[in-house]
Amino acid sequence: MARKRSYSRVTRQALSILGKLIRVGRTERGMTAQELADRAGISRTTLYNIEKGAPGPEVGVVFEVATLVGVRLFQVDDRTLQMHNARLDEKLTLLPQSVRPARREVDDEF
Amino acid sequence: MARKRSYSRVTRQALSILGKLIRVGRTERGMTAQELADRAGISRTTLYNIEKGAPGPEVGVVFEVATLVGVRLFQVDDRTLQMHNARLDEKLTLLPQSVRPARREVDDEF
DNA sequence: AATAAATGTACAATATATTGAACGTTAAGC
DNA sequence: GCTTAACGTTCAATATATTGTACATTTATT
Repeated sequence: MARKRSYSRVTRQALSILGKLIRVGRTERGMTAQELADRAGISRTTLYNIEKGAPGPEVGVVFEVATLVGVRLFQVDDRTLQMHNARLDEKLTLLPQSVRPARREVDDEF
Repeated sequence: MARKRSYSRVTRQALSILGKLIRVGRTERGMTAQELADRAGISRTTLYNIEKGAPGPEVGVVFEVATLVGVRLFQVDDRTLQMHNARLDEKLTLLPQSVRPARREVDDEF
């Protein structure tokens, strides 16, 4: 019943940074929290949690908010995103569709 | 009652890419979906949605899964993340704590 | 080709995020 | 220094994500 999750330090750091980047972006653009929340179609409460770096909010919403204030996910523009996406599709076709656990890693024990 | 959100193309692209990066990372490490889900403390169903690029999953969970398979958020290591975080804190202290909407943007209409 | 495990996907039950309201606090601009 | 809007934060109600189960499909290996 209790879900209670734990997050690694890297994850918490990343969440914190993304939240701060959003806050900086918003402030630099002179938008109030309410304005940004409205544009993103969320409540000010949720935006508050996002800027605070909370782990709960939906990833899609967080990305959307980031985009709205000019924070670039993956540090690249739209066109480059498309390219990456296409390249990943290629890469995926080269990998096995399903993983057989017997693989004992690349770096085998000796 | 109906929440019904919309996401920009950039957001959808980013979600799709992140999902694929996770899938690639998992496959390259020879982990089954169930294994990764267990390590992340989530169900295989949720992992499935994450790899599919669905917008709904919690951002913290998505980041955690990404970290587990070696996908670096912001393309940097732990130490660099900390530095970025600290620098952002500085930057935040320089910005106004609250935004007054009358700011009419940096590029004013002359 | 046979086979067993991984994956894709749907669904009802349940845990949790989201929301709007509320209210005290802080700070921008006069 | 006043004023008042923005911000921080809590909370109950509600919408939605999560989970476990289940089953069909695909796929790696013998």
